[in-house]
Amino acid sequence: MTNIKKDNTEEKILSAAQTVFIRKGMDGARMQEIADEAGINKALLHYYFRSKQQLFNATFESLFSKIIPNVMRMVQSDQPIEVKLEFFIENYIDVLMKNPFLPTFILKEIHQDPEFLEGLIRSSGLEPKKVVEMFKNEIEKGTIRTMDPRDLLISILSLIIFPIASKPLLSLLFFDDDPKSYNEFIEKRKVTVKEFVLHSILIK
Amino acid sequence: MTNIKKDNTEEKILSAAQTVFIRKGMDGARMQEIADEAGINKALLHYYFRSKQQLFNATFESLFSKIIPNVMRMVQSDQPIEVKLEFFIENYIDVLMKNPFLPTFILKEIHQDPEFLEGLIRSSGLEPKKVVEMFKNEIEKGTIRTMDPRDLLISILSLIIFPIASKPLLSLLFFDDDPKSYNEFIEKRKVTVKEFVLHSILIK
DNA sequence: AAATAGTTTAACCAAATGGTTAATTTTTGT
DNA sequence: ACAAAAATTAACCATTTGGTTAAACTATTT
Repeated sequence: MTNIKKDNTEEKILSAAQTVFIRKGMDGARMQEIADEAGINKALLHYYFRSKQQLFNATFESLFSKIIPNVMRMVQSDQPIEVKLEFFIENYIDVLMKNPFLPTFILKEIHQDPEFLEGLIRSSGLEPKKVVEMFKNEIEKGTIRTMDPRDLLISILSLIIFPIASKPLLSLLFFDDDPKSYNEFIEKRKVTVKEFVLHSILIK
Repeated sequence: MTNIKKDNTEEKILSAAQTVFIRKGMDGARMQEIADEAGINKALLHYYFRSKQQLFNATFESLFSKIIPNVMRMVQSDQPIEVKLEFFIENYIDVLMKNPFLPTFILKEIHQDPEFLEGLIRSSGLEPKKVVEMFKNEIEKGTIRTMDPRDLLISILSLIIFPIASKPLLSLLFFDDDPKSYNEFIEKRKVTVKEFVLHSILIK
């Protein structure tokens, strides 16, 4: 084995960096705090990643890939739209609930540096055009009503992502700041969102 | 007139602080940058607002009140649900499009300090329970199908807010990074979202 | 017009922060 | 076992940053 120690430390750093960057954002995070979180000396951060910016980029890439659920295969299958939709929604809500701070973190940093995105998207295996294409086919088949397929996809993403991204606000406004109550709500949403969308688009 | 100068400077500071805080966030913003933006000496910031934290709080409160559209009167009117919905959606999209960076900014800072929210919400005139109540009434009247009214409200907010909060991402993914194309899309959304929601909830 | 109070500024300061260096320890190849 | 390479650390450093101070300037009061 070439370098068991190296990999280990690098992973520890990345994991610690994720924790701290998500909690504090790029500007709020401190290199010392990341080092403490990883249980190593601060100089090691620079030894492995040169600068804060590069550590952040590596962290961001790793985090970004996390919120891209592995659903492309399903999208391109020949299951009926109801099944695809259910799979997509449940899968995505699960991913986000395991990382509820991710959407806001990513949205924020994206606002600060939009250019950085392009490469990430290309290399992530994310193919929104394929999803749009799928909806277009359904419209042509006549299973769902006529509408801009981009609109439909964006609406579905909105219904999934926003309630999780705004957890602290919603929790306070509608769930008496009770985590259990909020989590139940999101869990139920897997069904609710599916029904909400299907009611809206299916031709009955 | 007691102090024409004082009011003027204070407003200049707050306006500059809004610009910089929205652009950079609490941690990324620099007092010197705010002073420059306002065209004054940095010490004046502390003269008027004591600390960065207090300046931020004042700024945040002012910004938060901006994204609370003035729709409570409409909600409590006896217009049919279609009209209320249309008014709410158009009004809210307009507010957000004038301040597209606000949702993300607020979401981010809220994650960092959820407790700060409670007082703000109370003093803002925002009454989500009243809106929830309205939907409950419609369900009882039988105009819309049975569902958790909180779910419905949160879904509507999602459909309005998320596509604007994630502007850079969507712009890149679906609109070739062309602002005009994206803006047209959002403008059309006023109708799209209304139809999407009505299709989903109305009993036909 | 002189005294007083309020506003604004330039010059400073201490603490924090990202980053570096040189020395030490650990691992690897022979 | 030993030398070379890699990994890790403690001690520093230069810069940045929020915040202060004392002096200057402006408006107000009497």
